[in-house]
Amino acid sequence: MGKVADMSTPARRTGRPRSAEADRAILGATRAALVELGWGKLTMGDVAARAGVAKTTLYRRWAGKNELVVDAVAAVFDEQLEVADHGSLRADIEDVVVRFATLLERPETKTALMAVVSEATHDEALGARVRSAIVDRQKRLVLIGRQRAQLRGELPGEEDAAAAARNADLIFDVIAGSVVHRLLVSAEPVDREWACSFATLLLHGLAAAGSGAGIAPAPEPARGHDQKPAGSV
Amino acid sequence: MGKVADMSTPARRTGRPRSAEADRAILGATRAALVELGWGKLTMGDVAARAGVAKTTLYRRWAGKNELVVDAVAAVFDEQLEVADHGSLRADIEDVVVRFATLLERPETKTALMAVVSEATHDEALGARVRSAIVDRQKRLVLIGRQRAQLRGELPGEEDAAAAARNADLIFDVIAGSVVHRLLVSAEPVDREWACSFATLLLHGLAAAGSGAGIAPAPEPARGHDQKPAGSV
DNA sequence: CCGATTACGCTACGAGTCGTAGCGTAAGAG
DNA sequence: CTCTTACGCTACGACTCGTAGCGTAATCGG
Repeated sequence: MGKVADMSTPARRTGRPRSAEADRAILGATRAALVELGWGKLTMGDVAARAGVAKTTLYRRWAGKNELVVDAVAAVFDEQLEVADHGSLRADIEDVVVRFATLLERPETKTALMAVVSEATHDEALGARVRSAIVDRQKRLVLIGRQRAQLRGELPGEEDAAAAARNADLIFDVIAGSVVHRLLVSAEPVDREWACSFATLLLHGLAAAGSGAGIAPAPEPARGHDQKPAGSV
Repeated sequence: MGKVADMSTPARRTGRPRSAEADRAILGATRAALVELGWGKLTMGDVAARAGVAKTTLYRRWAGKNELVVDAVAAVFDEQLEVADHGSLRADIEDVVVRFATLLERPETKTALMAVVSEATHDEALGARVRSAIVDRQKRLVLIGRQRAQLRGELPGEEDAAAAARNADLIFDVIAGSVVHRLLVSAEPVDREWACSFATLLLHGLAAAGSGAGIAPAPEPARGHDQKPAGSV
Protein backbone atom coordinates (compact mmCIF):
# COMPACT_ATOMS: atom_id res chain seq x y z
CA MET A 1 0.00 0.00 0.00
CA GLY A 2 2.03 2.93 1.18
CA LYS A 3 5.58 1.63 1.48
CA VAL A 4 6.96 4.19 -0.83
CA ALA A 5 10.62 3.59 -0.27
CA ASP A 6 10.75 -0.16 -0.35
CA MET A 7 12.40 -0.28 -3.71
CA SER A 8 15.53 -1.14 -1.80
CA THR A 9 14.52 -4.73 -1.04
CA PRO A 10 14.42 -6.44 -4.40
CA ALA A 11 15.98 -9.75 -3.38
CA ARG A 12 13.96 -11.39 -0.66
CA ARG A 13 12.56 -14.57 -2.09
CA THR A 14 13.10 -16.87 0.86
CA GLY A 15 12.08 -16.83 4.49
CA ARG A 16 8.90 -15.84 6.22
CA PRO A 17 7.16 -12.98 4.43
CA ARG A 18 6.15 -9.86 6.23
CA SER A 19 2.57 -9.79 7.39
CA ALA A 20 0.55 -7.54 5.14
CA GLU A 21 -2.09 -7.37 7.80
CA ALA A 22 0.42 -6.04 10.25
CA ASP A 23 1.12 -3.23 7.82
CA ARG A 24 -2.53 -2.33 7.67
CA ALA A 25 -2.92 -2.54 11.42
CA ILE A 26 0.13 -0.39 12.04
CA LEU A 27 -0.82 2.33 9.59
CA GLY A 28 -4.34 2.38 10.90
CA ALA A 29 -3.15 2.53 14.48
CA THR A 30 -0.83 5.37 13.53
CA ARG A 31 -3.70 7.38 12.12
CA ALA A 32 -5.83 6.67 15.17
CA ALA A 33 -3.04 7.70 17.49
CA LEU A 34 -2.50 10.89 15.51
CA VAL A 35 -6.13 11.82 15.98
CA GLU A 36 -6.10 11.23 19.71
CA LEU A 37 -2.65 12.30 20.70
CA GLY A 38 -1.36 14.55 17.96
CA TRP A 39 2.11 14.45 16.56
CA GLY A 40 3.92 15.57 19.65
CA LYS A 41 2.65 12.91 21.99
CA LEU A 42 2.50 10.08 19.53
CA THR A 43 4.96 7.36 20.52
CA MET A 44 6.14 4.28 18.75
CA GLY A 45 5.27 2.15 21.74
CA ASP A 46 1.74 3.41 21.71
CA VAL A 47 1.29 2.70 18.04
CA ALA A 48 2.64 -0.80 18.51
CA ALA A 49 0.25 -1.47 21.36
CA ARG A 50 -2.74 -0.23 19.37
CA ALA A 51 -1.78 -2.32 16.39
CA GLY A 52 -1.30 -5.42 18.54
CA VAL A 53 2.27 -5.64 17.35
CA ALA A 54 5.64 -5.69 19.01
CA LYS A 55 7.54 -2.46 19.05
CA THR A 56 10.45 -4.14 17.36
CA THR A 57 8.29 -4.93 14.37
CA LEU A 58 7.74 -1.23 13.86
CA TYR A 59 11.44 -0.53 13.81
CA ARG A 60 12.06 -3.40 11.41
CA ARG A 61 9.94 -1.58 8.81
CA TRP A 62 10.26 2.10 9.48
CA ALA A 63 13.24 4.08 10.65
CA GLY A 64 11.18 6.20 12.99
CA LYS A 65 8.13 8.31 13.59
CA ASN A 66 8.64 10.49 10.54
CA GLU A 67 8.72 7.75 7.97
CA LEU A 68 5.89 5.88 9.61
CA VAL A 69 3.60 8.86 9.62
CA VAL A 70 4.37 9.75 6.03
CA ASP A 71 3.26 6.34 4.90
CA ALA A 72 0.24 6.37 7.17
CA VAL A 73 -0.94 9.65 5.73
CA ALA A 74 -0.01 8.79 2.16
CA ALA A 75 -2.38 5.86 2.34
CA VAL A 76 -5.22 8.29 3.02
CA PHE A 77 -4.31 10.41 0.04
CA ASP A 78 -4.45 7.39 -2.18
CA GLU A 79 -8.16 7.09 -1.63
CA GLN A 80 -9.05 10.57 -2.75
CA LEU A 81 -7.38 10.89 -6.11
CA GLU A 82 -10.24 10.76 -8.51
CA VAL A 83 -11.89 13.90 -9.68
CA ALA A 84 -14.84 14.05 -12.01
CA ASP A 85 -15.21 16.36 -14.97
CA HIS A 86 -17.70 19.00 -13.88
CA GLY A 87 -18.00 20.65 -17.23
CA SER A 88 -16.27 23.93 -16.52
CA LEU A 89 -12.97 25.09 -15.20
CA ARG A 90 -14.67 26.94 -12.39
CA ALA A 91 -16.55 23.89 -11.28
CA ASP A 92 -13.43 21.78 -11.45
CA ILE A 93 -11.48 24.26 -9.36
CA GLU A 94 -14.18 24.53 -6.74
CA ASP A 95 -14.45 20.80 -6.60
CA VAL A 96 -10.77 20.20 -6.13
CA VAL A 97 -10.60 22.91 -3.49
CA VAL A 98 -13.46 21.48 -1.49
CA ARG A 99 -12.13 17.98 -1.96
CA PHE A 100 -8.68 18.88 -0.79
CA ALA A 101 -10.11 20.76 2.15
CA THR A 102 -12.20 17.77 3.14
CA LEU A 103 -9.09 15.67 3.11
CA LEU A 104 -7.20 18.17 5.23
CA GLU A 105 -10.01 18.46 7.72
CA ARG A 106 -9.56 14.87 8.73
CA PRO A 107 -7.75 15.05 12.01
CA GLU A 108 -5.14 12.52 10.95
CA THR A 109 -3.94 14.50 7.97
CA LYS A 110 -4.35 17.87 9.58
CA THR A 111 -1.92 17.09 12.33
CA ALA A 112 0.49 14.94 10.45
CA LEU A 113 1.08 16.93 7.30
CA MET A 114 2.46 20.03 8.92
CA ALA A 115 4.58 18.07 11.32
CA VAL A 116 6.11 16.01 8.58
CA VAL A 117 6.76 19.06 6.45
CA SER A 118 8.46 20.65 9.41
CA GLU A 119 10.70 17.68 9.94
CA ALA A 120 11.42 17.59 6.24
CA THR A 121 13.14 20.95 6.45
CA HIS A 122 16.09 19.14 8.04
CA ASP A 123 15.82 15.83 6.31
CA GLU A 124 15.99 16.05 2.58
CA ALA A 125 15.22 12.36 2.15
CA LEU A 126 12.05 12.81 4.12
CA GLY A 127 11.13 15.78 2.00
CA ALA A 128 11.56 13.79 -1.17
CA ARG A 129 9.45 11.05 0.30
CA VAL A 130 6.67 13.45 1.19
CA ARG A 131 6.68 14.93 -2.26
CA SER A 132 6.59 11.66 -4.11
CA ALA A 133 4.08 10.03 -1.80
CA ILE A 134 1.68 12.92 -1.30
CA VAL A 135 2.37 16.14 -3.11
CA ASP A 136 3.00 14.88 -6.60
CA ARG A 137 -0.16 12.86 -6.57
CA GLN A 138 -2.18 15.96 -5.83
CA LYS A 139 -0.34 17.90 -8.47
CA ARG A 140 -1.65 15.50 -11.05
CA LEU A 141 -5.09 16.95 -10.50
CA VAL A 142 -3.93 20.35 -11.61
CA LEU A 143 -2.55 18.94 -14.83
CA ILE A 144 -5.77 17.09 -15.53
CA GLY A 145 -7.84 20.16 -14.84
CA ARG A 146 -5.79 22.32 -17.11
CA GLN A 147 -5.91 19.82 -19.91
CA ARG A 148 -9.67 19.66 -19.67
CA ALA A 149 -9.94 23.43 -19.65
CA GLN A 150 -7.77 23.69 -22.73
CA LEU A 151 -9.89 21.16 -24.55
CA ARG A 152 -12.94 23.20 -23.67
CA GLY A 153 -11.24 26.35 -24.91
CA GLU A 154 -11.32 27.95 -21.48
CA LEU A 155 -7.58 28.26 -21.35
CA PRO A 156 -5.12 28.97 -24.14
CA GLY A 157 -2.70 26.22 -25.12
CA GLU A 158 0.85 26.49 -23.94
CA GLU A 159 3.52 27.56 -26.35
CA ASP A 160 6.54 26.62 -24.33
CA ALA A 161 6.70 23.32 -22.48
CA ALA A 162 8.98 24.69 -19.80
CA ALA A 163 6.70 27.64 -19.23
CA ALA A 164 3.77 25.27 -19.03
CA ALA A 165 5.48 23.26 -16.31
CA ARG A 166 6.38 26.39 -14.37
CA ASN A 167 2.85 27.60 -14.65
CA ALA A 168 1.42 24.33 -13.41
CA ASP A 169 3.74 24.43 -10.43
CA LEU A 170 2.65 27.96 -9.66
CA ILE A 171 -1.01 27.08 -9.82
CA PHE A 172 -0.53 24.05 -7.67
CA ASP A 173 1.29 25.99 -5.01
CA VAL A 174 -1.41 28.63 -5.06
CA ILE A 175 -4.27 26.19 -4.73
CA ALA A 176 -2.77 23.83 -2.21
CA GLY A 177 -1.08 26.57 -0.26
CA SER A 178 -4.14 28.74 0.00
CA VAL A 179 -6.33 25.91 1.20
CA VAL A 180 -3.79 24.72 3.72
CA HIS A 181 -3.23 28.20 5.05
CA ARG A 182 -6.90 28.99 5.31
CA LEU A 183 -7.61 25.76 7.10
CA LEU A 184 -4.61 25.19 9.32
CA VAL A 185 -3.19 28.62 9.96
CA SER A 186 -6.14 30.94 9.81
CA ALA A 187 -8.25 28.10 11.18
CA GLU A 188 -11.31 29.11 9.23
CA PRO A 189 -13.55 26.86 7.18
CA VAL A 190 -13.19 26.18 3.49
CA ASP A 191 -16.86 26.26 2.63
CA ARG A 192 -18.51 26.68 -0.71
CA GLU A 193 -18.52 30.42 -0.37
CA TRP A 194 -14.80 30.59 0.14
CA ALA A 195 -14.18 28.14 -2.65
CA CYS A 196 -16.26 30.32 -4.92
CA SER A 197 -14.35 33.48 -4.07
CA PHE A 198 -11.09 31.70 -4.47
CA ALA A 199 -12.09 30.23 -7.80
CA THR A 200 -13.09 33.66 -9.03
CA LEU A 201 -9.72 35.05 -8.08
CA LEU A 202 -7.89 32.21 -9.72
CA LEU A 203 -9.95 32.14 -12.89
CA HIS A 204 -9.26 35.73 -13.74
CA GLY A 205 -5.62 35.34 -12.90
CA LEU A 206 -5.35 32.30 -15.10
CA ALA A 207 -7.15 33.84 -18.02
CA ALA A 208 -4.78 36.77 -17.97
CA ALA A 209 -1.55 35.02 -17.11
CA GLY A 210 -2.03 32.58 -19.93
CA SER A 211 -2.68 35.26 -22.52
CA GLY A 212 0.59 37.02 -21.91
CA ALA A 213 0.73 40.56 -20.56
CA GLY A 214 -2.15 42.77 -19.48
CA ILE A 215 -0.65 44.46 -16.50
CA ALA A 216 2.86 45.76 -16.83
CA PRO A 217 5.33 43.17 -15.49
CA ALA A 218 7.02 45.80 -13.36
CA PRO A 219 10.27 47.55 -14.03
CA GLU A 220 13.07 45.20 -13.13
CA PRO A 221 16.02 47.44 -12.23
CA ALA A 222 13.93 49.63 -9.97
CA ARG A 223 14.91 48.05 -6.71
CA GLY A 224 17.53 45.61 -5.63
CA HIS A 225 16.75 42.16 -4.42
CA ASP A 226 18.44 42.82 -1.14
CA GLN A 227 16.61 42.54 2.10
CA LYS A 228 17.75 43.45 5.51
CA PRO A 229 18.03 40.15 7.32
CA ALA A 230 18.71 42.00 10.54
CA GLY A 231 20.17 38.83 11.93
CA SER A 232 19.25 38.00 15.44
CA VAL A 233 20.72 34.57 15.95
CA MET B 1 10.34 40.25 22.85
CA GLY B 2 7.35 38.17 22.31
CA LYS B 3 5.71 37.42 25.64
CA VAL B 4 2.38 37.59 23.98
CA ALA B 5 0.29 35.93 26.60
CA ASP B 6 1.59 37.59 29.71
CA MET B 7 -1.50 39.66 30.19
CA SER B 8 -2.36 37.23 32.95
CA THR B 9 0.18 38.61 35.40
CA PRO B 10 -1.13 42.04 36.33
CA ALA B 11 -0.33 41.97 40.03
CA ARG B 12 3.36 41.48 40.51
CA ARG B 13 4.68 44.69 41.96
CA THR B 14 6.95 43.29 44.63
CA GLY B 15 9.86 40.89 44.71
CA ARG B 16 12.78 40.41 42.40
CA PRO B 17 11.84 41.17 38.80
CA ARG B 18 12.43 38.70 36.04
CA SER B 19 15.62 39.22 34.16
CA ALA B 20 14.87 40.76 30.79
CA GLU B 21 18.25 39.67 29.59
CA ALA B 22 17.41 36.09 30.41
CA ASP B 23 14.40 36.44 28.15
CA ARG B 24 16.56 37.60 25.29
CA ALA B 25 19.14 34.92 25.90
CA ILE B 26 16.52 32.19 26.05
CA LEU B 27 14.71 33.24 22.90
CA GLY B 28 17.98 33.62 21.06
CA ALA B 29 19.16 30.25 22.25
CA THR B 30 15.87 28.74 21.14
CA ARG B 31 16.31 30.07 17.65
CA ALA B 32 19.89 28.86 17.51
CA ALA B 33 18.87 25.44 18.71
CA LEU B 34 16.10 25.31 16.12
CA VAL B 35 18.61 25.96 13.39
CA GLU B 36 21.01 23.29 14.51
CA LEU B 37 18.71 20.62 15.83
CA GLY B 38 15.33 21.26 14.30
CA TRP B 39 12.06 21.00 16.11
CA GLY B 40 12.14 17.31 16.76
CA LYS B 41 15.45 17.17 18.58
CA LEU B 42 15.20 20.49 20.34
CA THR B 43 15.08 19.96 24.09
CA MET B 44 14.40 22.30 26.92
CA GLY B 45 17.59 21.27 28.64
CA ASP B 46 19.62 22.15 25.61
CA VAL B 47 18.04 25.56 25.28
CA ALA B 48 18.69 26.26 28.93
CA ALA B 49 22.32 25.30 28.59
CA ARG B 50 22.82 27.50 25.53
CA ALA B 51 21.17 30.42 27.24
CA GLY B 52 23.27 29.97 30.36
CA VAL B 53 20.13 29.57 32.39
CA ALA B 54 18.74 26.90 34.66
CA LYS B 55 16.17 24.61 33.16
CA THR B 56 13.74 25.53 35.89
CA THR B 57 13.82 29.14 34.76
CA LEU B 58 12.49 28.06 31.41
CA TYR B 59 9.55 26.28 32.95
CA ARG B 60 8.82 29.25 35.18
CA ARG B 61 8.10 31.32 32.07
CA TRP B 62 6.83 28.95 29.43
CA ALA B 63 4.65 25.91 29.76
CA GLY B 64 6.68 23.92 27.28
CA LYS B 65 8.40 23.72 23.95
CA ASN B 66 5.40 24.92 21.96
CA GLU B 67 4.90 28.18 23.76
CA LEU B 68 8.58 28.89 23.92
CA VAL B 69 9.08 28.42 20.20
CA VAL B 70 6.09 30.55 19.31
CA ASP B 71 7.53 33.46 21.20
CA ALA B 72 11.00 32.87 19.85
CA VAL B 73 9.73 32.95 16.29
CA ALA B 74 7.33 35.81 16.89
CA ALA B 75 10.27 37.96 17.89
CA VAL B 76 11.77 37.41 14.44
CA PHE B 77 8.57 38.46 12.74
CA ASP B 78 8.53 41.66 14.71
CA GLU B 79 11.65 42.84 12.93
CA GLN B 80 10.29 42.49 9.44
CA LEU B 81 7.04 44.36 9.65
CA GLU B 82 7.79 47.49 7.71
CA VAL B 83 7.07 47.65 4.04
CA ALA B 84 7.82 50.60 1.85
CA ASP B 85 5.48 52.10 -0.71
CA HIS B 86 6.83 51.02 -4.07
CA GLY B 87 4.48 53.09 -6.15
CA SER B 88 2.36 50.35 -7.64
CA LEU B 89 0.28 47.46 -6.43
CA ARG B 90 2.38 45.04 -8.43
CA ALA B 91 5.59 46.26 -6.90
CA ASP B 92 4.08 46.10 -3.43
CA ILE B 93 2.91 42.55 -3.95
CA GLU B 94 6.23 41.39 -5.29
CA ASP B 95 7.98 43.06 -2.42
CA VAL B 96 5.85 41.50 0.25
CA VAL B 97 6.20 38.10 -1.39
CA VAL B 98 9.95 38.26 -1.56
CA ARG B 99 10.12 39.69 1.92
CA PHE B 100 7.96 36.99 3.39
CA ALA B 101 9.94 34.34 1.56
CA THR B 102 13.18 35.74 2.92
CA LEU B 103 11.75 35.48 6.37
CA LEU B 104 10.65 31.91 5.81
CA GLU B 105 13.98 30.90 4.38
CA ARG B 106 15.64 31.55 7.69
CA PRO B 107 16.16 28.14 9.20
CA GLU B 108 14.66 29.16 12.51
CA THR B 109 11.31 30.11 11.09
CA LYS B 110 11.22 27.45 8.44
CA THR B 111 11.40 24.67 10.94
CA ALA B 112 9.42 26.17 13.72
CA LEU B 113 6.38 27.54 11.95
CA MET B 114 5.11 24.30 10.53
CA ALA B 115 5.78 22.40 13.72
CA VAL B 116 3.90 24.92 15.79
CA VAL B 117 1.00 24.98 13.38
CA SER B 118 0.86 21.23 13.58
CA GLU B 119 0.73 21.26 17.34
CA ALA B 120 -1.88 23.98 17.20
CA THR B 121 -4.32 21.61 15.54
CA HIS B 122 -4.72 19.97 18.94
CA ASP B 123 -4.27 22.96 21.14
CA GLU B 124 -6.64 25.78 20.43
CA ALA B 125 -4.90 28.11 22.86
CA LEU B 126 -1.67 27.60 21.02
CA GLY B 127 -3.39 28.31 17.74
CA ALA B 128 -4.75 31.57 19.04
CA ARG B 129 -1.33 32.49 20.27
CA VAL B 130 0.22 31.79 16.90
CA ARG B 131 -2.36 33.87 15.15
CA SER B 132 -2.09 36.87 17.39
CA ALA B 133 1.68 36.75 17.63
CA ILE B 134 2.56 36.01 14.05
CA VAL B 135 -0.25 35.72 11.55
CA ASP B 136 -2.22 38.83 12.34
CA ARG B 137 0.87 40.98 12.14
CA GLN B 138 1.53 39.80 8.63
CA LYS B 139 -2.07 40.31 7.69
CA ARG B 140 -1.66 43.98 8.43
CA LEU B 141 0.56 44.25 5.38
CA VAL B 142 -2.28 43.13 3.15
CA LEU B 143 -4.54 45.80 4.53
CA ILE B 144 -1.91 48.48 4.05
CA GLY B 145 -1.22 47.37 0.51
CA ARG B 146 -4.87 47.40 -0.40
CA GLN B 147 -5.40 50.83 1.06
CA ARG B 148 -2.51 52.19 -0.93
CA ALA B 149 -3.78 50.60 -4.11
CA GLN B 150 -7.21 52.09 -3.56
CA LEU B 151 -5.74 55.52 -3.06
CA ARG B 152 -3.84 55.10 -6.32
CA GLY B 153 -7.01 54.03 -8.05
CA GLU B 154 -5.64 50.59 -8.84
CA LEU B 155 -8.37 48.86 -6.89
CA PRO B 156 -12.01 49.81 -6.49
CA GLY B 157 -13.20 50.87 -3.08
CA GLU B 158 -15.19 48.42 -1.01
CA GLU B 159 -18.90 48.79 -0.73
CA ASP B 160 -19.52 46.37 2.08
CA ALA B 161 -17.28 46.30 5.13
CA ALA B 162 -17.91 42.62 5.76
CA ALA B 163 -17.12 41.74 2.19
CA ALA B 164 -13.96 43.79 2.42
CA ALA B 165 -12.83 41.86 5.47
CA ARG B 166 -13.60 38.53 3.81
CA ASN B 167 -11.71 39.60 0.77
CA ALA B 168 -8.67 40.64 2.77
CA ASP B 169 -8.67 37.30 4.52
CA LEU B 170 -8.83 35.52 1.19
CA ILE B 171 -5.95 37.50 -0.24
CA PHE B 172 -3.86 36.96 2.82
CA ASP B 173 -4.40 33.22 2.76
CA VAL B 174 -3.53 33.14 -0.91
CA ILE B 175 -0.34 35.11 -0.55
CA ALA B 176 0.98 33.56 2.61
CA GLY B 177 -0.21 30.09 1.72
CA SER B 178 1.28 30.12 -1.74
CA VAL B 179 4.66 31.30 -0.55
CA VAL B 180 4.76 28.81 2.29
CA HIS B 181 3.74 25.96 0.06
CA ARG B 182 6.22 26.84 -2.65
CA LEU B 183 9.03 27.13 -0.16
CA LEU B 184 8.40 24.43 2.39
CA VAL B 185 6.38 21.82 0.58
CA SER B 186 7.50 22.05 -3.02
CA ALA B 187 10.92 23.08 -1.74
CA GLU B 188 11.59 25.38 -4.63
CA PRO B 189 12.88 28.93 -4.46
CA VAL B 190 10.77 32.05 -4.36
CA ASP B 191 12.86 34.13 -6.69
CA ARG B 192 11.99 37.25 -8.60
CA GLU B 193 10.66 35.27 -11.50
CA TRP B 194 8.23 33.35 -9.36
CA ALA B 195 7.19 36.47 -7.50
CA CYS B 196 6.47 38.14 -10.82
CA SER B 197 4.35 35.28 -12.09
CA PHE B 198 2.49 35.12 -8.84
CA ALA B 199 1.88 38.85 -8.80
CA THR B 200 0.51 38.69 -12.32
CA LEU B 201 -1.89 35.98 -11.31
CA LEU B 202 -3.01 37.83 -8.25
CA LEU B 203 -3.34 41.24 -9.88
CA HIS B 204 -5.77 40.04 -12.49
CA GLY B 205 -7.72 38.09 -9.94
CA LEU B 206 -7.95 41.10 -7.69
CA ALA B 207 -9.03 43.48 -10.38
CA ALA B 208 -11.89 41.18 -11.27
CA ALA B 209 -12.90 40.02 -7.83
CA GLY B 210 -13.15 43.57 -6.61
CA SER B 211 -15.45 44.68 -9.40
CA GLY B 212 -18.16 42.21 -8.48
CA ALA B 213 -18.96 39.29 -10.75
CA GLY B 214 -17.39 38.73 -14.13
CA ILE B 215 -17.47 34.97 -14.08
CA ALA B 216 -20.69 33.40 -13.01
CA PRO B 217 -20.45 32.01 -9.48
CA ALA B 218 -21.82 28.65 -10.53
CA PRO B 219 -25.11 27.15 -9.40
CA GLU B 220 -25.10 25.05 -6.27
CA PRO B 221 -25.42 21.29 -6.61
CA ALA B 222 -26.13 20.78 -10.27
CA ARG B 223 -23.44 22.82 -11.85
CA GLY B 224 -23.81 23.49 -15.54
CA HIS B 225 -21.43 25.10 -17.96
CA ASP B 226 -20.37 28.63 -17.29
CA GLN B 227 -19.56 31.31 -19.72
CA LYS B 228 -16.09 32.56 -20.26
CA PRO B 229 -14.69 35.60 -18.52
CA ALA B 230 -16.22 38.84 -19.61
CA GLY B 231 -13.06 40.58 -20.58
CA SER B 232 -13.33 43.61 -18.33
CA VAL B 233 -9.67 43.27 -17.49
C1' DC C 1 9.88 -33.88 4.81
C1' DC C 2 13.90 -30.85 6.09
C1' DG C 3 17.21 -27.39 6.69
C1' DA C 4 17.83 -22.50 5.57
C1' DT C 5 16.11 -18.11 5.96
C1' DT C 6 13.46 -14.53 7.49
C1' DA C 7 9.72 -12.36 10.41
C1' DC C 8 7.51 -12.14 14.77
C1' DG C 9 6.59 -11.50 19.88
C1' DC C 10 8.64 -10.81 24.11
C1' DT C 11 11.82 -9.07 27.54
C1' DA C 12 15.33 -6.29 29.04
C1' DC C 13 18.46 -2.61 28.78
C1' DG C 14 21.25 2.05 28.75
C1' DA C 15 20.64 6.52 27.29
C1' DG C 16 18.21 10.52 27.14
C1' DT C 17 14.22 13.73 28.14
C1' DC C 18 10.47 15.43 30.78
C1' DG C 19 8.55 18.27 34.27
C1' DT C 20 8.74 18.99 39.29
C1' DA C 21 10.41 19.63 44.06
C1' DG C 22 13.48 21.31 47.39
C1' DC C 23 17.07 24.22 48.84
C1' DG C 24 20.04 28.19 49.46
C1' DT C 25 21.05 32.53 47.38
C1' DA C 26 20.40 37.06 44.71
C1' DA C 27 17.83 41.22 43.77
C1' DG C 28 14.30 44.71 43.94
C1' DA C 29 9.95 46.84 46.67
C1' DG C 30 8.21 48.92 50.71
C1' DC D 1 15.96 45.91 57.08
C1' DT D 2 12.35 42.75 55.84
C1' DC D 3 9.42 40.80 52.58
C1' DT D 4 8.70 38.86 48.35
C1' DT D 5 9.89 36.92 44.23
C1' DA D 6 13.36 35.09 40.83
C1' DC D 7 17.37 32.45 40.14
C1' DG D 8 20.79 28.48 39.98
C1' DC D 9 21.56 24.01 41.31
C1' DT D 10 20.68 19.18 42.36
C1' DA D 11 18.01 15.30 42.42
C1' DC D 12 14.19 12.59 41.26
C1' DG D 13 10.44 9.29 39.16
C1' DA D 14 8.23 8.62 34.95
C1' DC D 15 8.52 8.06 30.39
C1' DT D 16 10.35 7.31 25.53
C1' DC D 17 13.84 5.86 22.54
C1' DG D 18 16.12 2.50 19.73
C1' DT D 19 18.63 -1.88 20.14
C1' DA D 20 19.91 -6.63 21.44
C1' DG D 21 18.96 -11.24 22.50
C1' DC D 22 16.09 -15.18 22.56
C1' DG D 23 12.70 -18.65 21.30
C1' DT D 24 9.03 -19.39 18.06
C1' DA D 25 6.37 -19.17 13.60
C1' DA D 26 6.05 -19.14 8.66
C1' DT D 27 7.69 -19.85 4.01
C1' DC D 28 10.91 -21.49 0.28
C1' DG D 29 14.25 -24.63 -2.01
C1' DG D 30 15.72 -29.22 -2.34
